[in-house]
Amino acid sequence: MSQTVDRALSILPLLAEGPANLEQVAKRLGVHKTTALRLLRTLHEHGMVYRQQDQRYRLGARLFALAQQAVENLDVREIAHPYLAGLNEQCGHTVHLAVYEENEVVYIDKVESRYPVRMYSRIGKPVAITVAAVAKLLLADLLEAERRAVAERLQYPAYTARSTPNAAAFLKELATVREQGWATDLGGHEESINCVGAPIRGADGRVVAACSVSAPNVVVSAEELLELLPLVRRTAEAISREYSGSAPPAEPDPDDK
Amino acid sequence: MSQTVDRALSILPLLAEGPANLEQVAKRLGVHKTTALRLLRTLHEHGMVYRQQDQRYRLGARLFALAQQAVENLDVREIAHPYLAGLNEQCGHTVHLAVYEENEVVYIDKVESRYPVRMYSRIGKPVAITVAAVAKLLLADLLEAERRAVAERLQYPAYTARSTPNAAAFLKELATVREQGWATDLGGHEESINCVGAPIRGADGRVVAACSVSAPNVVVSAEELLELLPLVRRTAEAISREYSGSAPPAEPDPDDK
DNA sequence: ATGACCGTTGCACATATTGCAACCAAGGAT
DNA sequence: ATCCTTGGTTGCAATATGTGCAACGGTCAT
Repeated sequence: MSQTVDRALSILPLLAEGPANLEQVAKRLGVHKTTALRLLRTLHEHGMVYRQQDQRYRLGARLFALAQQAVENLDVREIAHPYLAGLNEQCGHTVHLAVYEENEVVYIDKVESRYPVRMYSRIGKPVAITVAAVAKLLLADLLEAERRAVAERLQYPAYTARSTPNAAAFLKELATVREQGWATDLGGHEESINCVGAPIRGADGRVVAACSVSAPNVVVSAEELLELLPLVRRTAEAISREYSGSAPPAEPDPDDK
Repeated sequence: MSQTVDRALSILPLLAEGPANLEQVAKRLGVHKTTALRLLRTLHEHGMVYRQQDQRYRLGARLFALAQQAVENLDVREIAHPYLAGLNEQCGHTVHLAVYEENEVVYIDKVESRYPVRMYSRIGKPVAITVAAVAKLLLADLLEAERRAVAERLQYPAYTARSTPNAAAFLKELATVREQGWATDLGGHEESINCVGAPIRGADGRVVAACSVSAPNVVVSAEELLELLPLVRRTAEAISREYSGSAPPAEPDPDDK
């Protein structure tokens, strides 16, 4: 690995905590001021960091551009979107799409009652990986070894009384999810919110994404929500078929630009 | 500047266009495969790129995290938000907040009829810098020399018949904006959308951000929208006062978490 | 099976990076 | 006003670091 690049990239999360001046950066990197200066200059040239009036550095606007383009180029998302919109149309509840990537689960799309939010507002924030239905689906498909490793490594915050308490319970839940091909989150993250989700598979059968429907208790009970399961699964399967190329892109969706 | 880091960072926008394999990256960078490999590995270690099953690289999830944190750390945004929400409350239209940063204008907050969208969906996309009200406000405050330089450098796309046609017209418009202390965009970007905006200033009087109210023709005419101007300006001034520390944080806002 | 195509590894060379020391500029304290 | 501290910037020599080459190895298609 490249030491120089490694150091330069280490600056970014450091600045993410808040603005810092040259000396602070140098100290935290464990390098000479000169070195930090050159790295920061290079980052600056690429718009990754910005220098404010007080000479301190903070993250730059280019990051937005990249993040934006990155999310737009996720082809699962593009394929899935009309289906998710349809699902939302039929059940009226919030629909999520998420992917797994190296120890993180991120939402990459969301359709709410009225507004499709392309850049999900919680993107990047830690998803409740130990309880979310989509997280269970994505992790359940990992190889045995990796799944265990990830499960051991995780923290298990007790969001509610029904949150997954520890690695053992989580692995057991994942086994169930893997077995049945769908997952739920019944009040595991927020006491009053329930979700049901299903996996989206690529041509090789591996899970590439997961979608879910969420609704608060006060609107529909957990039992009623579970009645949506067939619909959710059918939607996920339809997306899977198109994604893996084994199906025509469905009937054109009028409100898809 | 650091050559290695420079090359590594050049990979990111390249991948933003879509997934690419090692050879393509190497070719477009103009370096040997080996070199590209090491750079990509380093980027990968930092989560900036992700390697999909087909071995091609694409942008990684860490970028989302960084972009998210970057926007959260903008203190203008934090201070302004409750005011913007209040403004939206009173007029019912979409409210935007934007900042200028090295030739780019980016939205950093948005409040819509019902949903506050923290991570604006268009963040990163080229803002219509030559016509948007907020852009005019931000550019109008640049130093004479820089303003001219930027104006000359820009492209002037004719979004509509009322778009700013060229640098001369733009500079003239900026002078007016600077003079009057507020700005409009009357159908300059989208034929049917009008905006009015006002500047937010720091303790030194320099413009640090700009906010605007947008509404379609069909809901309110341009004339009616202009009647909101005093409200918009008052809001911007209130934000300015708090931001520059010369005012107490206003009355506590109940729906601000 | 054979060949083409890509990604990967080890290595020798030299280039790009590093830390030092000295130089500035700004701001506070004396 | 002057000194002193703090923090950023520049030039330079030493060498650690990154580079390209060439050879290897896996995968897929013919």
